[in-house]
Amino acid sequence: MKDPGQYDHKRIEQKWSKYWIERSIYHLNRPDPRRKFSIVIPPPNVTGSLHIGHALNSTLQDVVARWMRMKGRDVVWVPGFDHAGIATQYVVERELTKEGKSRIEMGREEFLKKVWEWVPKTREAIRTQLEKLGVSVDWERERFTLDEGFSRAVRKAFRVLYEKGLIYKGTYIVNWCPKDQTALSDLEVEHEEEEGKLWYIKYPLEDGSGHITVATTRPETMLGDTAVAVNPEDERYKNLIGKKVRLPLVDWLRKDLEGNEVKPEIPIIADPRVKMDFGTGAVKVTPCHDPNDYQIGRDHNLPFVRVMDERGYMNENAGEFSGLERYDARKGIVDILREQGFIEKEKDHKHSVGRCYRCKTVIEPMVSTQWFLKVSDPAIRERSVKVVEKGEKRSEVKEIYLQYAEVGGLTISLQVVDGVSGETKAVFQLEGDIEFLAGTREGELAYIYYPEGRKENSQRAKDLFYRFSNENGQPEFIIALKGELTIIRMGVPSGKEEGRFLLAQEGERLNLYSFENEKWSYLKELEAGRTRLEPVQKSIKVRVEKEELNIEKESKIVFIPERWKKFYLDWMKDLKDWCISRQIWWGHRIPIWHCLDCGHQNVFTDDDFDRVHDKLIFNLIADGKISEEFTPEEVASALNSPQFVHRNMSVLDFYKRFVYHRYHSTDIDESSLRLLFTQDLNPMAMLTPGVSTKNVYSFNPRTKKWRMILRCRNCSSENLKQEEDVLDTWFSSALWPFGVFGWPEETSDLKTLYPTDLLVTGFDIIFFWVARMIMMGTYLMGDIPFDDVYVHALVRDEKGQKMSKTKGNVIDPLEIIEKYGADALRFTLTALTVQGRDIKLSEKRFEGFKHFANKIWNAARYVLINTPENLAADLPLMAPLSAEDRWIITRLNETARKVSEHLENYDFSKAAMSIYEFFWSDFCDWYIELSKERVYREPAEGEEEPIPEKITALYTLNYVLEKALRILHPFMPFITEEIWQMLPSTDGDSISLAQFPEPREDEEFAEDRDKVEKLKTLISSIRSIRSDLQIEPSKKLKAYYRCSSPADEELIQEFKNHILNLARLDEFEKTEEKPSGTLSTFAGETEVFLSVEGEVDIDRLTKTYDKRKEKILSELERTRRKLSSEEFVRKAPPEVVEKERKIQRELEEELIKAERILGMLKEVN
RNA sequence: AGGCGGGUAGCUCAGUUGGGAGAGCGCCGCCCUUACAAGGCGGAGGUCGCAGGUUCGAGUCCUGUCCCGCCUACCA
Repeated sequence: MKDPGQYDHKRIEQKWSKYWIERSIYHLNRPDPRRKFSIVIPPPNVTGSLHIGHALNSTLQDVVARWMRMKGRDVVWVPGFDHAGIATQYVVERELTKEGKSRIEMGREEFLKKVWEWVPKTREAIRTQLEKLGVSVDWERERFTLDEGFSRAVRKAFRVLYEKGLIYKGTYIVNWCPKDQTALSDLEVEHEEEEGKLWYIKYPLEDGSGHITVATTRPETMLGDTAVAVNPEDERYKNLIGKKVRLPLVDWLRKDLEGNEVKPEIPIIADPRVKMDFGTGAVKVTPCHDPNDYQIGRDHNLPFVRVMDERGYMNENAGEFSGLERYDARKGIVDILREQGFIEKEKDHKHSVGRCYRCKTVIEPMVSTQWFLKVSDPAIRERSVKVVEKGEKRSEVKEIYLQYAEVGGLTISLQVVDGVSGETKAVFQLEGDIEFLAGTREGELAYIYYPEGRKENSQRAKDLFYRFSNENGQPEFIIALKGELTIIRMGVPSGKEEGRFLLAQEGERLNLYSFENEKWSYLKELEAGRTRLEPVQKSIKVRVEKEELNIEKESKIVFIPERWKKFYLDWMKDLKDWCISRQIWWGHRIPIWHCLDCGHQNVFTDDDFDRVHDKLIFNLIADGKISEEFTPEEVASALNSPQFVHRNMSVLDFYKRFVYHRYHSTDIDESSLRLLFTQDLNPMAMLTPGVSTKNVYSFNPRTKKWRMILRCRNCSSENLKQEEDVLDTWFSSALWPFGVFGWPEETSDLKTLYPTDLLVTGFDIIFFWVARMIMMGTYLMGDIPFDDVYVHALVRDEKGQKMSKTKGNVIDPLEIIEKYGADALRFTLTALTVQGRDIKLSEKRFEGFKHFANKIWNAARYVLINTPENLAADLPLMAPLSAEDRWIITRLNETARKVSEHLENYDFSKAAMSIYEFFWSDFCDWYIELSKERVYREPAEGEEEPIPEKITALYTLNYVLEKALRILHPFMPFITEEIWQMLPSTDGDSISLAQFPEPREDEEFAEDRDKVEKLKTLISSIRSIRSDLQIEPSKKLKAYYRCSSPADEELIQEFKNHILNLARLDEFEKTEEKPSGTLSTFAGETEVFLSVEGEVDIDRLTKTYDKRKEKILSELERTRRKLSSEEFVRKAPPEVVEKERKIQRELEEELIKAERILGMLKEVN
């Protein structure tokens, strides 16, 4: 009897979000490999705040995560953030510009310090957003792609790939952003059609015999031309091949990349790649500033002349134009060319222009020296194709754990096969005098097992169970031995006798076997339940044995929807090497140290050091967290700075927890470990000059600073310089699915949680991220990074346009949460997620689902207000369930099944709509209304409270509401948690840890379901005619019925009260003849006569029925045509013909009814 | 240029091996009935882009075609 008041999403969402985090509800320290379910979040960039696409992505993952958790899986969902190299640097730089500061003036070290100050702020903001959204991530596993562990992982990955020859440094043409002054990968360039100009320029032949005209869109690059190319087949130019032209304007000597002088006289060469039908068929060749020209230049050994610098300004090779910005140069060059008559013509030309995905600056193709990852190498590509195309089978040695528990006469043995294989097997051997064994799930009786011939214990088992469960909460197993109830968790059963039974979990099934005639024989399948052995271990002696097994594993990545598979494979087919170096500061610096003496490229990682603290200091230097020359104080400060990792974790904490926590490499000596774990790492002590520092550090007495000694592997020189470039952000993101678990350390997380089970992401980053995770995962880990990839659509605005800040059409998730609540936001996004289509979203869409939340709230209010606090104790039922109780329980059961099925297929929309429909239409619109007759019943004279029927109704209301909440919980975690916690029948830390309802055979009441559906039709047809007659609901009418079927008669008698209430009648009597002053309607075979006094709008009603009659006639026409076709009857399957006949019969009846009503109306008129 | 997705009610979209065209929102009518007007009850509304074909039967399969969106490639 409590009224929770009005629905206030802000209050409850804040409350539970805090509660879940404070109680670490979603943190699992040691997930069980048998039932683990791991997901890694696509890490949002630390550049700003989350947009609606993130909300969609996170919501879908959370729906699956919560659902899986409720299904008994050990869900670990790892959250984290991406350092987003260029993007972050861009944003921070922009901020600095506002303050009038410049990155270049600041210098690398100072600038990075700024970024490190900035990152925690945005990281915190995004974290808050995720919390508000209610995602059930494990915050204690939070990671950052630039944290301590990732830096190590990146260096390790780089080293492995480098040493295998898969990473190389080379001078090639790359996409260059003059604004950000860095190279970009092909994927980071966005192409768009733009209006431009095509200039036709005359290049005079050297011998003065005329000219050749070339067409170009970028005349400024002519300064770097080193040839003119024509197609060898081109008759127009055949005779010119081999001759030379003189480059207009250029009357100076240029220098190529090697410093050789290049004259303005350049050759006319033949190359089949030149298209004869474009422009003039002759093309100027600028090997340094065009990808195609680059190839031609290479193949023909042309000189490479660079005419622009990193900023997009013309360099010294541009002679009089040097120092000009590229577009100014273009204008200047065209003007002069025109003046001097070199321009033959100009015309408008549409062509696609590449722009930097970040700052939208036009990309300049430029020759430069970069690092590349040879993704096209078979070692990487072939497996990445195979694991998606057809999967691969591998044989692996896995560890197996056998556990035995012994208690008196009871033996339980559990065989656990390592979760990686996906195979688990649990065996329970029951010996002794067992009357029954009951298994429970979340405080509910899930199954009871009786040895044969003792089924009479059923009721006793239930009674005992309820008694027990009220006293003590949620037992896992109950075993009754010789009349004594024993709960495994609580104590030790007594008694010993013969007879053995076995409960075997086989896949999803729980099968019962008995031991007869010296062998096990199958008895029956039990309803499968989640079985935990942990509680058993606490009180019972457990023996664990480890074995090794050869297991065959199938690794296959499945894309959902399937079409993304082709999308991925097509891209993989012609893969170009990946430019992984970036000329920016924010990111993972390439772990290469160039020897300034011999030029050797040394790759170093902390593997090169044996001792933990040396590794640590090396990492700090390589990460740029301390300078190459440092003091112990600086080391101490870096070690204790939380900003480098996350909220409440310093670098040191990080090392303790992740890096050398459990599975440290064997070459770490004992004293280092002790130093690390028994006392805080003390840089002062560590760096005291002495034996331990010899050959590792050098001390400069003048500066009082230390330096770590690195030696060139080739010439032992100490004169090394670390590579300035950093790695493409996606290089580190590619390591995400194993980096987050501590790779390259062999942590227990890595062993149990990799590969992950699911990745949820948008299609826009399949190439950027998904493909690269697959490449790195299969190569470095030897196994796929995830089993399923669910690819969701992009969120667009109501017009179908991409949301962007500049267009001003963005929907801010925080605003939506504020206005409509996170539950409404989540449910909306889930309900709109259908496979293969973008989501068009307008704010209006959230409103409807907020109404749904409100509906849930009010339904719960109705239940709570009417439920006595002690309801649970009144069980078992005092009165039997009514037909409508069994109907709603059946519908609930059907809904549980549907939602599960849809979620299994990642059919988010259908899953959401199934529970929506059940809750609103079945539960609220019908069941609650039907329940009021019992719930509001006052005790009759002589009757005592509580009224048994009323209690049964309330029991059912509570039962159904509670289960419905559990089905709803993955979609709407906050409101369901709030209500669930208020229900008297629930108990537990969180609804999210309760069991997701499984369909149960003993809750299928087909007969009652059909009966109530019939009742609904009857009531609706009365309501319909009332509405047709515009009779207001408050007016109660008299009505009569005439029916030929005894079943209908029975139905009406059984539900008479409901009919009176819901159809708003004050009398409903049987009749043989049509009473005067009535109009009739039909519900199935039953005719209902409604007494209508006063004026009735006959015309209006006549029109309605005329229309209905016409509709019936047209449908009848269709069936008649079909059925009269001889071919149809002969060729169509008999059941289809039969169905069509049935339809026709029904329509004919409908027609008769309609005509009768129309006749009646005429009479009245 | 190639590929993918889509064109079904006013809007946003479902439509499962081919077998009586659906939902939500919006709209119309009646109602503040003690969970909820953020609600209840009832109702109207569609040649399933177009044209062929296969079939007894096509929103669903095939061919062609027209729009819209996206991706990849080329663009001197």
